[in-house]
Amino acid sequence: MSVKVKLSERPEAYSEFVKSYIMMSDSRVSSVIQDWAGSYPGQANSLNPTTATNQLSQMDMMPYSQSQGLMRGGSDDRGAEQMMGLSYLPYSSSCLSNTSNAGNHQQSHANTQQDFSSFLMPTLRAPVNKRSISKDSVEYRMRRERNNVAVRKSRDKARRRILLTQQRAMQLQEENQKLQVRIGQLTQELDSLKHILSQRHLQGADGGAAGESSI
Amino acid sequence: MSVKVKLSERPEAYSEFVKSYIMMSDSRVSSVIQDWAGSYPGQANSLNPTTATNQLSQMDMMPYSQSQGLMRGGSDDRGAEQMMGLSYLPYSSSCLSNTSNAGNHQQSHANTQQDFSSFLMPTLRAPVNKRSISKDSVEYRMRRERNNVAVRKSRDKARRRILLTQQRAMQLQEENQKLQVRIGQLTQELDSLKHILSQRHLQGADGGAAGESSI
DNA sequence: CAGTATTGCGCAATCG
DNA sequence: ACGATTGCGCAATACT
Repeated sequence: MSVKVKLSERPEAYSEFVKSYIMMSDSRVSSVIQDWAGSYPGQANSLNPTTATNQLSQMDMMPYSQSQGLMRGGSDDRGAEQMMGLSYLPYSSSCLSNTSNAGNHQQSHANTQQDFSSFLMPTLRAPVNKRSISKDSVEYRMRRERNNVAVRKSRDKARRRILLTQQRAMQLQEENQKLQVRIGQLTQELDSLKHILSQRHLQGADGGAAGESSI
Repeated sequence: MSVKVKLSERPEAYSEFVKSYIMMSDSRVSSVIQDWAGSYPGQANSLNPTTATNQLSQMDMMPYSQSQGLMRGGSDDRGAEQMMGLSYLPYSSSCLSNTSNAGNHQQSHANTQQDFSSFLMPTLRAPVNKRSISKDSVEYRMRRERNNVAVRKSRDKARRRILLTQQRAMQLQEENQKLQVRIGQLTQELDSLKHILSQRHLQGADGGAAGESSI
């Protein structure tokens, strides 16, 4: 469960900003309707407690997806745009956004950036106490490595999940066809019997009805 | 369908090699199944030596390095491992892998790298004609930007695809239940008719009575 | 507050 | 050469 929703207004835009010092006023507000099972409104969606729908929720699927749905300029808009042919304009190109640690020793940039952010968003959190988030610090590398591991794990999980969903879909489709066939057989058989009965009726009695109900 | 399989033996290892001047003999052949019909072959990946060694060499060495990809089993292995509780060991931690352009201007490295590769792998392709893959070159930035756009587009597409699959699965499951119900009804109806018919038979055969059993 | 899990993003290697 | 994919690490953020 746990409908994840990013509350921040512009998720990555922030970092981009800090990095490039460029403020792009993209008011892209995406809305991914991946919800299928309902609406993942703000967040505390207590509505349809999935109970009814959980027949499927079982799988796993949902926890993911939607999260981003909020206003992440990302996917949706672009999706729509693509549909229309516009799509995927470079974000703001220009600067490199990775911030990453190319070599290892160019904290100059990193620090600058750091300072900048601290200057820009003091309210959100005091980046100060974060003693030198300097790259190359052991602490930093530790965290990064742990996160990398987590990321790989998470992605692997996601891949498996997707795979399972696909397999399930195929399986269901297969089963579906079988059921359809079965229904065809039953219907045919039923028609035969009805026909026979009606014959008997005509022969034996006269106004008998093979009465049955449903469908 | 289309099980995508990377043919090259050492996907990123190559670049790694060139960058770090370290030859690691991982004969790993990654393969990614991109669609539900796929299977993760996993494959011959060498043991996991080196791990301990270069694990730390990372920090200080040259900017570009990274050699994480070493014995990275691949999704599968990790999956299995996770199942068993091992899972997701840091690749080899080692150096930062991004190689990315942290700042913007470090062609020195890039060039070195370039020369080296040209020296090492002349057979594969003459990296020569690739006039200075220098970062910050307009050409480079152009390509990067185009790729970034392509990546976003591709990922968006993937997201939608996944979403559709999920929806389809749910839809199928729903339909499935309906079909099951229908089959139940038909079966029941059929049984009734059969029963009635059998009665008629008996009646018609021995004693001919009009009576019939309800339903 | 710390640690893990997710997710968007850009990079680089490949694929087609 | 060019777009499409995919694994990977980074950073922001969600969740515990």
